[in-house]
Amino acid sequence: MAKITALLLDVSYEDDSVNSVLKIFVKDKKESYWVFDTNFHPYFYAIFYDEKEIEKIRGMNFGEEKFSVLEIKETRMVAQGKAVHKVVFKKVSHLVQARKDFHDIGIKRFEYDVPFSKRYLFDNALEPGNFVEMEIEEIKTSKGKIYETKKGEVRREIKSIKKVDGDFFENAVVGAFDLETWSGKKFEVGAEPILMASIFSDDEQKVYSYETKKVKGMEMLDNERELVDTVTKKINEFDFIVTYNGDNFDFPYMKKRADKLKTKFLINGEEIRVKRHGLDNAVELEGKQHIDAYQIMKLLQRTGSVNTVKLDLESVSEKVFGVYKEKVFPSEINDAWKTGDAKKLTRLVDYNLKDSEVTYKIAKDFLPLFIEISKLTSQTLADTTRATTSQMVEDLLMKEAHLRGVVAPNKPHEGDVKTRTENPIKGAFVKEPLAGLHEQIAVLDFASLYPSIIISHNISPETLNCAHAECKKNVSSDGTGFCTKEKGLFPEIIERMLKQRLKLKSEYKKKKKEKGIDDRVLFAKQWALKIILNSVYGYLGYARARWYSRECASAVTAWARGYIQDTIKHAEKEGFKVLYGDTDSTFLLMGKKTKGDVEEFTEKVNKILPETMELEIDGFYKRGLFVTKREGGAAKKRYALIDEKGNLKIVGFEYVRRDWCNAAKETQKKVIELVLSQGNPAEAVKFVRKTIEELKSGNMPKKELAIMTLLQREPKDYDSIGPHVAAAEKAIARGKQLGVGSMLSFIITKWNEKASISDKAELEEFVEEGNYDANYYIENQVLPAVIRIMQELGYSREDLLQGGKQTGLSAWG
DNA sequence: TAATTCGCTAGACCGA
DNA sequence: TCGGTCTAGCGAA
Repeated sequence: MAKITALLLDVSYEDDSVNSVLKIFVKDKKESYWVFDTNFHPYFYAIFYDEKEIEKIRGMNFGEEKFSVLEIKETRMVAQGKAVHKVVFKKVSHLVQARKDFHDIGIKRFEYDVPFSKRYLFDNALEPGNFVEMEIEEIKTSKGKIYETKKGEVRREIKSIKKVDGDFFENAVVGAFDLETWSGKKFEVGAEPILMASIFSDDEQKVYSYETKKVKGMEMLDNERELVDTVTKKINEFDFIVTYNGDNFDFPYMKKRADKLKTKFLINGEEIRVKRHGLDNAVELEGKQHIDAYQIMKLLQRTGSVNTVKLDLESVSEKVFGVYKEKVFPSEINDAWKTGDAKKLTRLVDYNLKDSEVTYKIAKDFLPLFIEISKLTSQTLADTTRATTSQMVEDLLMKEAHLRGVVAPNKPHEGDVKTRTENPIKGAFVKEPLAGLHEQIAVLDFASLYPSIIISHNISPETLNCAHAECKKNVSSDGTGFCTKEKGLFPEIIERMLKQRLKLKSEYKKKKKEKGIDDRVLFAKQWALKIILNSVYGYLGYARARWYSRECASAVTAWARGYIQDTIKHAEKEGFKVLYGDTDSTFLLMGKKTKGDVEEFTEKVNKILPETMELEIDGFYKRGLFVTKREGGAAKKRYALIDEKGNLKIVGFEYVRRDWCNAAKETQKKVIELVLSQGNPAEAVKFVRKTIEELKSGNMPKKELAIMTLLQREPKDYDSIGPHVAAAEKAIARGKQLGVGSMLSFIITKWNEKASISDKAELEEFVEEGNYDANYYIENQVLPAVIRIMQELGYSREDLLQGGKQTGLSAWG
């Protein structure tokens, strides 16, 4: 028996003639390999009526195979307050059949839909991305033995396994690849040849092509088939194969081309596995981790960690790494390769390599984050990088619940999902601001408001409405009580995570300050916690969640509304005027008060607050601007602030929205800047006039006029045909391929004065420079973006259109 | 196979 | 033709 410590990379199972056998993929200092655990079997939990019923089930035969359960065992686990039995099967397929039959008989089942491999990770609290320590026995298999390996004669079997901490990247090879293909009239995966391919790792950066001119940086191969074979060979050297949209493009493309060219695209000797993953695909590989950096970017976009209009590699390179990257369009790719023009080809080679490089960089930069999430949730890196935030929270809860002997609630039926969705939970409180220009503003906010409320009030589905008399004081304003005697699952997990995050954050800061070390792993650890902590409240109110709890989610927001409103009242009592507040923030007008007064006030509030809750000072601002809505009243969720150093913070305004053109956004920013930093509205008017003149002249470049909108559904599914839908329809009629998820960039052209805006909308790529409706851009873009700001300063629409301030018209201003 | 609610604005749509 | 209502999108927290 050998003791082995190795990096845990993947989990799967295979069926032999008798059993589903679990296997894990690990990498040690020398090699990577599968290890089998023959002692672990698929199971679910069930509540039986009595011993007789158990006996009956033991004697039953299920399905066409007439199989019986492997065993039924008592457990320490509890579901809905009742003890459950573990019903164990030999094969996953047996479990799948039996769970239906149990339902038909009327036996309550739990965790019957947890995949076998996930089950293994939860039960053993293993952490992919971390290490495992195993006792291994090498079993020589021979014909006739029940467990037979596929290829070798020796199989490593696990006798014991546990998680141990280790340093991840030490021995894993990460490499990216990227393809450039010929563009035909219509796009279809694998229909046209691959023209060029690049690979990028620490050790090797290469670009391959064939049948064109050889230029610098390119390795010339004989034909496409050799290119496919070469790329296949190269990527087989990596442990982590990184792509950008390889789930839907590069991998399926390689496979199709390999088939066509009568060669093989095999990873570790096996075909790639394309799995359905929601609306798109996920590509799994044998004994390799496929990291699709595009999925990583999508997730970062969803969690608000990055914010780019498009998620192509050019935008990512610029926004995330601050490096400009040139785009080479499909038609240019065709042209460069076909003509063999050295200059064009060199540009293409560079582009192809940069694609791989940026892809590789995304993986290198963000893998530490996903490794930490993998550890927290006990999921493989491949799954984590493709997970939604609700899945992460649920995986974490299932893992933690199992450790505590708690069985997870079942997923809701569609009917319940519908009811839940139709009854939304009352959310946050937003105070109507005071419109106008304000001086000396202090912004306060609660640190991790929702998580801290969950902890402070012990909000959890199991602590709901207990019978204790002494818990009666812990009742939310919407009438739900929570036990104060026994800590709930949610508060316990969240408190541990919150404390851990604070610790990591201060460790990270200390290391940076004292040693000048930017410890990315420490940073990733706290970041992973932040992402999950921020998602817990949303999960409680998410209709498909196992632990959905209307009462809990509703209590969280009820308390939150209470805390923010109390803070506002308290501030007013202390002599502050409260300018604005949203969910967890309070804007104070300092008037004659000092920063010290604000600090004192904050401390006072913190003394009253529960221990885990904290009101913090976000910052002090020299000036701030709030505007009046079109229909009257001050607008919430839109404001601009400037601090002592002159840093501008623009929130909610058109400037931060992608569905407004640049000309309008930049004009608005300039106006805000002039008003806030220089107090110079006259100069702002001049600037607006200048923009209007440029628009009138017809010389405004079209990139300043493009409006970005996401096509959220198929064009035929819209009830109301807005400009972006109209533009999309026209483009589709011209042969452009667009669909759900396409980012549209359109322009309102000059065409016919009477035509509707939609009639005049065209995708940017089909519009000539200078073809734009100046009147639309003045009246519907630039003016609306600046008018409400200027109105707060006493300027009218006419002042902006005619220049300067019209005397007499608003002499009161 | 999808974290939540609150809020603003534009432009189409529709009936008087 | 007008004005109210509805659809749609995106951002704040």
